[in-house]
Amino acid sequence: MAYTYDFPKADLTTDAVVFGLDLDAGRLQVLLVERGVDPFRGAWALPGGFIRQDEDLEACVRRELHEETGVEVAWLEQLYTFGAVARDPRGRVVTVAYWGIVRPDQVRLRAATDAAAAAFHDAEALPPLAFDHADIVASALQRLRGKLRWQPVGLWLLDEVFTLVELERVYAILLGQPMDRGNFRKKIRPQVEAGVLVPTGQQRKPPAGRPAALYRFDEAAWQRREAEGAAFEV
Amino acid sequence: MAYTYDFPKADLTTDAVVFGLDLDAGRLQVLLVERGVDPFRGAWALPGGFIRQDEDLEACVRRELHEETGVEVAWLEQLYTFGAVARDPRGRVVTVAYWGIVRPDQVRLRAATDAAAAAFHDAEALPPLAFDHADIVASALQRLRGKLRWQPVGLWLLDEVFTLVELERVYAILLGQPMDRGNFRKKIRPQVEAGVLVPTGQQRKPPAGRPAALYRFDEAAWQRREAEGAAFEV
DNA sequence: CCAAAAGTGTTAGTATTACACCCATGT
DNA sequence: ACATGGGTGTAATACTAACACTTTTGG
Repeated sequence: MAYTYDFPKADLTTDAVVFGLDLDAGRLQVLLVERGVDPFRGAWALPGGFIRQDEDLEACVRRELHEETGVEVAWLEQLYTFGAVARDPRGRVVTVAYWGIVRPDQVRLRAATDAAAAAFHDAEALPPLAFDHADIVASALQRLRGKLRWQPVGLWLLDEVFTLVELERVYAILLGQPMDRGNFRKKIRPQVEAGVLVPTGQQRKPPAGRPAALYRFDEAAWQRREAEGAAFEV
Repeated sequence: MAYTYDFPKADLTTDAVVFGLDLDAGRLQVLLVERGVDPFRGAWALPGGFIRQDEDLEACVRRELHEETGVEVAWLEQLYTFGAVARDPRGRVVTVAYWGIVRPDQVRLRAATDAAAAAFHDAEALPPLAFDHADIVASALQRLRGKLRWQPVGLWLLDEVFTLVELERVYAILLGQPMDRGNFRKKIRPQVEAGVLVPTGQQRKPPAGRPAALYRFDEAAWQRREAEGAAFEV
């Protein structure tokens, strides 16, 4: 073992900030677990845990997330690495934080391993969090807002087919402010022309009023456009 | 030690991508060290090394940077954490990458510890790099370009006092394209009005032509504006 | 025919771009 | 006087925001 070093090491964990977007209630939430072990037993925290030697960072966060909450999320992005010396009372623990977003009504929560419970909490009214997890959530919120205007975040939250008004509602909730219908469509139009948003020809009937045209998201077309430097602006 | 875990751990390093902006040559460079130890002995790599138990991530990267190159950089930002399982032949090593930018003519290179040499290399023509450091550099370049338009990156590269034409030249090099003088000043004007760029009343005489007004950067004023959500657009 | 919800158009204000012009200095 | 580099102004164009209007459905 010519390359081995021998001095006290820092430990490495991953944590996940999983936002939940409740389309009906129009609220943004955060997935938390109630800790079943010390330290911070009984407090709410982000799902996460120690990395194994043979797994990638993202694999680790997905495993921990699934173990502690039962949730699997389609899209996860690395957020930031938090490594303040005193952030964990167990000793020197550095954590790589990831964030993602899901529809709470499309996942089944199931607490397990060292989590006593798992639940979505309103992002505007979070309970006190363990470790420096409040900082991590704040950082994730900032990233979410920034990402929204360039990446098709809203589309990852909708069903296979959706209407433009539904898409608009998603953005209104995520940005925390109502949008102008006409202007929203103007921004979206280039995406339709580029084939990123594809009209299916089908319609969906609302409780009252004119039926809405259904669209689907052509992810491959988006990948191509993104490679060319195009953005998904709203 | 109730909270101690005992399984094979991942090791943690930090690496620094320090860009050098040569104002005279108009080139962007990257600070590299020639490795003096295995693995990759003799290859060029980013300065960096293992974290100690009692130091923050940023403290670590600054220490390693100073030890291996003699360079101290005013501003460093976390870039991304690279953790692919096989990225290091020594075993499981995860690295937290930082990036920063300096003027090569304002630092004194001095290779030491496990680096055989330290030098700036042209960003467009880097030698083959150790580990996954080529990926890290590519990622840093992307971040630099993205950051430019919102943060006063250009100002961190100038002397205490500077002219607006000098500032414009910095941006032209960083963005890789010439700028329109008039339009650049129009973008800058709000920063002058907000007190972020302060005219000193002094002038600097060029080799020929009209003397240029000197400005200084009021970092505190910028912090205030930034907190209010303002950007430093160019 | 009316209410509700989807979808379109029009206009005023603002920001961006390209380019021409003026100013201060050394030779 | 003129070359050199610093500094300002303007007109055309593109983008944005606000709001009014039209279309399609169910009762």
